[in-house]
Amino acid sequence: MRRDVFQAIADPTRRQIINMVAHQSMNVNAVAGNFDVSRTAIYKHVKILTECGLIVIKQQGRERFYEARLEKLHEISDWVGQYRQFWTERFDALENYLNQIQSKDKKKGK
Amino acid sequence: MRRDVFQAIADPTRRQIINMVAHQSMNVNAVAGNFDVSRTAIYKHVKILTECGLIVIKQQGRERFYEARLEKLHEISDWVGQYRQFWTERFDALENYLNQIQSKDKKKGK
DNA sequence: TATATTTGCAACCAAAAGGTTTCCTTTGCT
DNA sequence: AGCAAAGGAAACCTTTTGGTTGCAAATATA
Repeated sequence: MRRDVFQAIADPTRRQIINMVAHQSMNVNAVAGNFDVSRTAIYKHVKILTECGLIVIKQQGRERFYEARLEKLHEISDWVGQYRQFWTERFDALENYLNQIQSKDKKKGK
Repeated sequence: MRRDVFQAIADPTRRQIINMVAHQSMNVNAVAGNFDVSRTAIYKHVKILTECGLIVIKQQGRERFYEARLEKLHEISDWVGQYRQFWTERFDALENYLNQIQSKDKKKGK
């Protein structure tokens, strides 16, 4: 059973769960209330998120609150980061071009 | 058929393909040569990558070269970015704590 | 022209993913 | 004690995923 952060955030429902829990701790029912799927389905999504460390569970009486622990997202950030040049390069090129145009204009005294 | 960048990078083989193609354009056989799976399997992975715009195909004779177009990764970057505070906060807190200790020491003349 | 190379793609298969219903345990409340 | 609320998890089902083999089309080369 592959269980890494990349796979965890691949599902849109799980990304929504992360977003909800990041803003405030919630229990299963509260989370499930915002979706059309069953509590069990949400429970399984949360299980995946806890298994890869993006969420931790704090028990309080019969309730269990989900807390976001998003440090693990740095793995994603690092991976994407190594390719950042590939999509900033072209903007840099555009910027250089514009700067060039501008300095030419200055020379011409425009 | 869901076909978004999040899902595309969820598979480790596809991440490897991205990495290979990012460094230099390659054809299917060249890519497949680096994996234990069949050419067809790689072909399907590449298809997914092209369908979400991370790779484009340049035909040259009977060969087709895969070129990385990693701009789409900014979607991932943006999504992760909104949660960056959640894993930098604690380091900031630690830093503040250390600064506090240090200034106390200064007052004591240590 | 005949043959080898490169590739797309259909057909098929097993396993994983995402969902459901159902049942049980634990905890809170009256 | 007795009932309601919260939630873990088994059993099951359907679709998607990731893989295979096999074949056809297009291009290069002897």
